[in-house]
Amino acid sequence: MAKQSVLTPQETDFPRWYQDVLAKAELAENGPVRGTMVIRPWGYAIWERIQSEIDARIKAAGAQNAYFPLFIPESYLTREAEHVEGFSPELAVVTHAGGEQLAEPVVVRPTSETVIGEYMAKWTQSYRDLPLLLNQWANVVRWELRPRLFLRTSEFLWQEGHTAHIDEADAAAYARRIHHDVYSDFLTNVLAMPAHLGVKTARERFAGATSTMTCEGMMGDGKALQMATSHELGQNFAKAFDIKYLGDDGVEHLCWTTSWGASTRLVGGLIMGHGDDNGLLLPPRIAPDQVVVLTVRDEDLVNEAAQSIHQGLLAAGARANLDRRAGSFGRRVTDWEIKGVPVRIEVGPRDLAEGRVTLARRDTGEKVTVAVADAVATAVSLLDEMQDGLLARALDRREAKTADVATLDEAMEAGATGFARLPWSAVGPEGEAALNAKTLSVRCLQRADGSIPDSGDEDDLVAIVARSY
RNA sequence: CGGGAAGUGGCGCAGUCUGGCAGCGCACCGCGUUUGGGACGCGGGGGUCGCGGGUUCAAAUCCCGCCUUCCCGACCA
Repeated sequence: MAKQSVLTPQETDFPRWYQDVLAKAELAENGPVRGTMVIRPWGYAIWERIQSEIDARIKAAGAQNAYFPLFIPESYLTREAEHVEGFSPELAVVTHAGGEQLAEPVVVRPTSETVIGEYMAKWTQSYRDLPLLLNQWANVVRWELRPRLFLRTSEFLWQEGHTAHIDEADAAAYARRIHHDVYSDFLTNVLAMPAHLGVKTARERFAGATSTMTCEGMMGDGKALQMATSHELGQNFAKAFDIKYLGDDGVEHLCWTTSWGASTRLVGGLIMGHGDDNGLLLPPRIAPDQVVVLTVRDEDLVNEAAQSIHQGLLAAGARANLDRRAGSFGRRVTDWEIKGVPVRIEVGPRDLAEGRVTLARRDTGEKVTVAVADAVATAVSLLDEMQDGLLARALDRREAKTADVATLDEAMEAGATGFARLPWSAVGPEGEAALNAKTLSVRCLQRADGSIPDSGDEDDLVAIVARSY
């Protein structure tokens, strides 16, 4: 039986490939209401891994988790609108409840700056209460016009961090800390998706932010995906919600706030960042199952060996799964390949007669045959190797598909298939509008060495230009 | 919200032009043979043909309206 492909090849139709992977890897499907998403167990397991990795980093950065309500009084958003320009939310509004029309409509949160701001105002009385570092894991709703599973759904899951600080410098420093120590570190060391870091242009900035930092990931088709953002909000929200404190000078001051978030969109980014024609490809550190042990035949010796290897993997701290399902071997192999499990151990009577088993890695497809006694150690070392290899591969591809150019015209050409990097001075706000007209955008501004500038006003910045999701 | 395509068992599709018994492949269930890269045989179950009107003896098929999905845009607190 020959190996056969079960997905639309990426080259043929990338969006179709993405849809195929979602379906065949059993990640997610559409909900009954337009734009909503049902996340299936395998997709949710990936999200749970993302959550736990990000959550640990957020806590290490000193923020605490809390939870605020789903419903927000409509008045909060109008109050915000008075202070924040560019306010144009796609809101879901509840006008009836309990069989009656509500006196004041209630908004389903599109993000929680407003409610959290209201409570921050209560909790920050003294400079001793600052900084106030909060995070919540929640769902939010934005009535998007063009939903796509994981990438942009009407309801999505995310974490949103909200902090209040004593001064602008402290707020700026904390937003940067989150951006580097939480998002960039997670993307690089767990997802193996090194992103272009930088600040958004005024045009692309979050409404209400004085500065927005972004992690722009590169997808398999050369388009960009904003994978996480951190905002400095200045005193805009502090003004709207009266977030003040009494300083050691005995005078009342407005706080400086930040917010930062990453969402289930990351799952979409993971799919399109590493996936290939065989399906999803999960870096070992994010894979819900890192190793799957497959029995080739349902025979006692085979089952015993497979079980023992499975136990050995668990004892070694690997996330391992044992697949003893009936059905053809080829079908089961393909299933796990599509789901992206990094390492597969095939336990069959033929190898076993020689005291051996076969290991296959998902990234290169290579197979090695090793002594049964070495199976666990080999698998564990393969996981490390793959994690490093995927990061290196992603970095190579990012650089290969990022073209250094000098002019706007060249950027438009290079941006059609990948990223273009050029002096921001060669673009400017007018150039940016011209790019937008060609379905391209300035994804971020960064320093020549790729680091994040203190602001978009620094001299000698470079612009990363691309198409985006 | 504009432009394009499409909605027919779980999935992919044919049938629609030219109205006349709702079909095919995969998946699913049972039995048997299989199992080292999506196995095979035999026997089964499952569909108000997206929704609502209309025309007709008769509608998946023709007419009107609406909804949804996918792609390309616009939008993207």
